[in-house]
Amino acid sequence: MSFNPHVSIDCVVFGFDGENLKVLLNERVIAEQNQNYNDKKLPGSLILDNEDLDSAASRVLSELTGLKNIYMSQFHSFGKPDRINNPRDILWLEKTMNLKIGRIVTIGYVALIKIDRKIQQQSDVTTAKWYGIDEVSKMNLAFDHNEIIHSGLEYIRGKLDNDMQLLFELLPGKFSISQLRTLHDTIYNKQSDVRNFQKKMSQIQYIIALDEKQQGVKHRAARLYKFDKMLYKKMKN
Amino acid sequence: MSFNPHVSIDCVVFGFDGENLKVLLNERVIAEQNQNYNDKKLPGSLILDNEDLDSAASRVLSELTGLKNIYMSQFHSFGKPDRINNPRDILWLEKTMNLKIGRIVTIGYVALIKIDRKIQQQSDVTTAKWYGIDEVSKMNLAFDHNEIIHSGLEYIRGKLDNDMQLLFELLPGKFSISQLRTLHDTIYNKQSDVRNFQKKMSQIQYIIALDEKQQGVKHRAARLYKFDKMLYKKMKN
DNA sequence: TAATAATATTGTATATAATACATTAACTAT
DNA sequence: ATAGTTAATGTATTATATACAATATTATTA
Repeated sequence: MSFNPHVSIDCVVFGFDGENLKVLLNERVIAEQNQNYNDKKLPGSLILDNEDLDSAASRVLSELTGLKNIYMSQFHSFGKPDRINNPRDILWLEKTMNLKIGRIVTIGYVALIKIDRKIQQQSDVTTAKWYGIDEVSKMNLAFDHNEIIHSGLEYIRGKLDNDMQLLFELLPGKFSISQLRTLHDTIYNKQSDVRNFQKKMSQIQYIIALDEKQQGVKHRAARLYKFDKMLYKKMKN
Repeated sequence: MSFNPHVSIDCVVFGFDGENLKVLLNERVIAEQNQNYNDKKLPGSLILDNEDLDSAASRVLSELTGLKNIYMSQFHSFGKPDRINNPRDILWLEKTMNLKIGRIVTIGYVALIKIDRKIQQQSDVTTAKWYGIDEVSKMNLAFDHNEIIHSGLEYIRGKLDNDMQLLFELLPGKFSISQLRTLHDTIYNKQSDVRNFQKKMSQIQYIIALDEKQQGVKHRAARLYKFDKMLYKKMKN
């Protein structure tokens, strides 16, 4: 099946390393004629002619990062007529897609994943890597990808207000309450009170205390907890 | 400028008549060959080649309903490969657009407006009209427009949680608290306590009591209120 | 003009959730 | 043993949400 050269998908995948929110970017190397660039872009590509948007998003993510079975949400479409006007973007598209490219409307998807998931090298693409969002906001990304990332983050903030579960997608299976708090405060860019946060979390039934502590830290080890997905789902109904 | 035959806009415009939530639909008449249909569709059309998505949404809404300066939000894109497979949809598109149509991805926009706004007859289109959403859910609309309306309503519900202002877009400039409550309960499909609702609303500073009452009702007339948009905006910051 | 019908308006007590605030406990490294 | 580092915890106060029913106002009708 062939590509639909008018519609693409871009995936904004967030992770959390314990300190900072990060986003997955592919490296883009252009070495042609007098052009010689090396910059970054979101994992994204054209949809196929016979492909549903959600399926396209899964496929594209899998092809460019090796990630499979990731829950993604469509959050916004971007279609400025001039969003593809930088010569290096045009050159790169024509080389990569082997197509004369006109206007492309791209559909943004977001995902939140655990940062230790394996990102696989694909045959013909440079591996995707994690970059801190602060760092990224200073880079000059391909196309309108800076704007897309910003918009994706805003979307996630809004989502979290209604759905705590999303936080847990970013944390390891076992986590301490202060990790959870750091993540929460990072995303909302504020500082919550330690005691009140702890209290609130201890009231939530689907956050389960384990009989385990952190290992290898050079101070008092924190208790670990896990998130009970099944219980969470039950309680939402 | 010419149409981009790959991407369209569909507008889901909600109104409230005091009892029911309504949505604007255009009538679609097909009288060709052996085909003879008369059904309904959302106001929607292809984007132009040089046109931003938001601008396209404004233009399309204006062309099909006469409505101008309406605040619209993009809420979701729809792109099932087979979303245009019904023969009458294909026939209608080819007649109307005068183009061979392949796959079209459509971008959904929502708006909330006061139901007494003037809907103008356009030259070559039948006038858009209001239909109750319950009624609409039993109709068989063009394309995937049933799905788009449903999705738009869900979007609005989510939005309202964070942004009360949206309710006021649907109400007349002067309204009673019980109108406001009826609207609220209609959208959320529940029944709030009269006293608690009244109390809550009277604490909100940007809901201003007027020295006016309802006219021409055959029972005790309710006090009227207005929404102070400026104050609301100030308080959000 | 008195009675009726219809909707508007209002308060209090109780439960739940949000906030402000500082000390002690546990473990590691020296 | 001591110093350094982060974890863990409780109480009082305020704000918000909920449950619940009687009276007021106006138009219509008898």
